[in-house]
Amino acid sequence: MSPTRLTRSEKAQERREAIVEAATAEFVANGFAATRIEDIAARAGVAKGTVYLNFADKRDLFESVVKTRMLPIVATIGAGFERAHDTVRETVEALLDVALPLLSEPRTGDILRLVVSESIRFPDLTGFYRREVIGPTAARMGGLLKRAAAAGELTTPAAADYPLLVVAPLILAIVANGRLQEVGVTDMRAMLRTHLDGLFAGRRS
Amino acid sequence: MSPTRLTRSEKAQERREAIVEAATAEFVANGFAATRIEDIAARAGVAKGTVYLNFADKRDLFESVVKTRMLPIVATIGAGFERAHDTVRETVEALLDVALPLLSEPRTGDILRLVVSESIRFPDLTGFYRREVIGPTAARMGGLLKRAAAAGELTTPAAADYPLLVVAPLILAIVANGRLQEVGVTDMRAMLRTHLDGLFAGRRS
Amino acid sequence: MSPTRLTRSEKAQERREAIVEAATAEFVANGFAATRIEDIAARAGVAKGTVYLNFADKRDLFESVVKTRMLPIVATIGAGFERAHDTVRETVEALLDVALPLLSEPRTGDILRLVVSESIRFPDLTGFYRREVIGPTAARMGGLLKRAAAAGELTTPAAADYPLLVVAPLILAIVANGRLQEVGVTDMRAMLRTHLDGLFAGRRS
Amino acid sequence: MSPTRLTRSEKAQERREAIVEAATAEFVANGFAATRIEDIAARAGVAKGTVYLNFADKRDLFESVVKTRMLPIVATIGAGFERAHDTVRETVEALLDVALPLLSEPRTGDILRLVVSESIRFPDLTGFYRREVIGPTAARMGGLLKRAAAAGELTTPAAADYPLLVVAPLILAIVANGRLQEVGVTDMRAMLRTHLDGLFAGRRS
DNA sequence: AATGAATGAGGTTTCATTCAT
DNA sequence: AATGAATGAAACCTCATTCAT
Repeated sequence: MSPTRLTRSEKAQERREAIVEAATAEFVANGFAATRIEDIAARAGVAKGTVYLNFADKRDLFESVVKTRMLPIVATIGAGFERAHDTVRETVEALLDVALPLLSEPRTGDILRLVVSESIRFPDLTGFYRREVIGPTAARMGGLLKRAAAAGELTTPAAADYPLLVVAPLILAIVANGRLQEVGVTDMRAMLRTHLDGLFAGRRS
Repeated sequence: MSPTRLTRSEKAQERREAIVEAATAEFVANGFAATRIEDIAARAGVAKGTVYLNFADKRDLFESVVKTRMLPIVATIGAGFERAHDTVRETVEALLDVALPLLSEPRTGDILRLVVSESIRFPDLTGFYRREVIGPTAARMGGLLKRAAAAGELTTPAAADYPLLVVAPLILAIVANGRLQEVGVTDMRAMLRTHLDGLFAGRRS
Repeated sequence: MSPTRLTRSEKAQERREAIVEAATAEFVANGFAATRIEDIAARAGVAKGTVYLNFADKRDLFESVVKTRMLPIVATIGAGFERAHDTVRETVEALLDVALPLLSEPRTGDILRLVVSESIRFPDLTGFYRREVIGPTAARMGGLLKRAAAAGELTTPAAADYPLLVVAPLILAIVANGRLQEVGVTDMRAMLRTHLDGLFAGRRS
Repeated sequence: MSPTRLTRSEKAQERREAIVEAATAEFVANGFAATRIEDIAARAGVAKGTVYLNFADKRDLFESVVKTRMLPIVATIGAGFERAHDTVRETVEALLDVALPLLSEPRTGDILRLVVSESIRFPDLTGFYRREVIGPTAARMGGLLKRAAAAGELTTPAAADYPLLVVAPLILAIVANGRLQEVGVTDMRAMLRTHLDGLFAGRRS
């Protein structure tokens, strides 16, 4: 069997992915309400009805898009916390190293903005987002900061109580994604380094 | 003319405001696409046609809502920068003092989230928002930080290049509006104070 | 006010009736599923959306059609039972006299056939039909027959236990409506008279 | 060839019958329009496409269902008329004896109701039904009644002109099938006997 | 100026039918 | 012959907008 030959189920899988891909683009460009199933189908190169073979309805497709796109983000962030380092600063720097490539991927910001945009209409999705992304990340970052405070790494030990202070620039950077030059930020990595320099007492090597 | 007697144009003005008020509530609750003119009219206590006597169409009404709600925010922030203080820290603290009441107003976060949510569909609005809110604020904050760096107020002088680092927690706090307790923040003012303590070298009196 | 001038609500009422009228014709001609709202609207001389100003959805319109058309039938039959007569035979003859004009009205059979046809899809309707039409009529007819049996009017006294035997030809005649000539019946009244002659002992005057 | 081994065409025939069987159940339960080919296929244990190997389209399948189910009914009724008896009453009683088992079969009423229900949509079917079932039966019954009138068997000789009067309770009983208890009929055979007692002069032995 | 009935374009969803495997 | 994924026509219903009253 030649490598270009696909089994029926492989082709079905490819089609499903093509639909999710097309739906991502359309939802990001127009939002949920203004996106037409017909346009998604056309972009995916399938007929309108085919969309409904793979997804129960428009909402289901939207939620699939968001969850599919979220998975690698969640996985990347989670993995970043796993690796052990001597100092908290090093851990956070390493986290940045894995997170920054996500930032250069325009899709990432697109999908996060989409979640924010449509959170009114999709409370379930917001719940998923809080439970799976915000919650665990805040908890882990809080743990890290407590460790940093205990080790005397923080310039302002009280900051250990507010993980939000640490991640706020990163979150804004992700969501603003590629539009930060408009507020004068050209080098995101430099900005975040500066941020860490303020937070942590020790200079990085 | 008794004070309860309203001239025709005063009554018209009141009606217009009632419509904007009702529209704000509906748009915030449902988003642009899912809000029905009929519901806005019902909430405002007028007939559907009356909405069209005051606004060209649904978009126009939406933009009016956003701009109307934005004005006091812009004005408040602008005013905060006007007053002179000895140190930059004092200026920023004063800014916080005027800004924080805005945060306790739930409407503020609602309207900002609405702008973010619908920015895809309303590029004009996003432009307005950038031009009128983001841009001037970033510029002014940048100026302040440069002054602080020159005066040796900053723990990390390089932070002067990134006004975003200073305002990021505030922006997130506004947008998350009343849901920060979910990430463990119960006292926003305390969090922001801690943030400033990290930024500025001198302790506040 | 000239007699051709109609108030707004009168015109609305007329429109509603026009829609019911058009819907009756379309549902009778095509059945529920094959009738298109657009065709009903066109026949009534209104726009599609106008139908939905008067009826929640297609089912609601259908049920309104059936109930509207049923009312005069139910009323006529009910009234026929009210009047007192010396003999049961006279009562039944009088009933026929009021019921037969309903038979010559083709709409009557149409609507009854429609109820039968769509009873699968509209259990509620079938319930209404049984409760409001079949049940009361069977009960009243049963009472009449008991009286007839006691007075010795029946050729076969046991027939008093089966009101269905009395009304069966009438029901079939109504439902077959205008197609009975196909089974050789040209004079329905004569057929029903013959039926009664068999049931009742006394000859009619 | 063992008896459990089926030739290819026998298997095909079995499949076709399974489809008709499944289609009968679905059409009876939901009516023509609301029945989905997919559900018929699933119930028959075949794929959707297989239905189209056996029937041109949905209408064709429906007509096949009706005609297939009609055949035994027509045959049974026809056979009932063939046997010779001394009196017409005996003939009719014998007819009842063969017809009543059909009544206890719920399918019979189901399929007749289906024909009535969908007669609007299937004029051809109605024609078939009239030509093959109603017409011959009315004619034969008419002949019988003429004979009975000539032999002085009828209490009301004029009834010979209206075979409908004789069969009406039977037809209603079939169509109402199993729901007659709702109008107080618990013993259909007793009801029909009473009916015949009224029609025929001589008592049955 | 205010009303709200009427309009009809537009979008989602269903499902009979086809056809490549 | 059998399958079931794919198609796309068709129909319901919504709601922004208009306009006669």
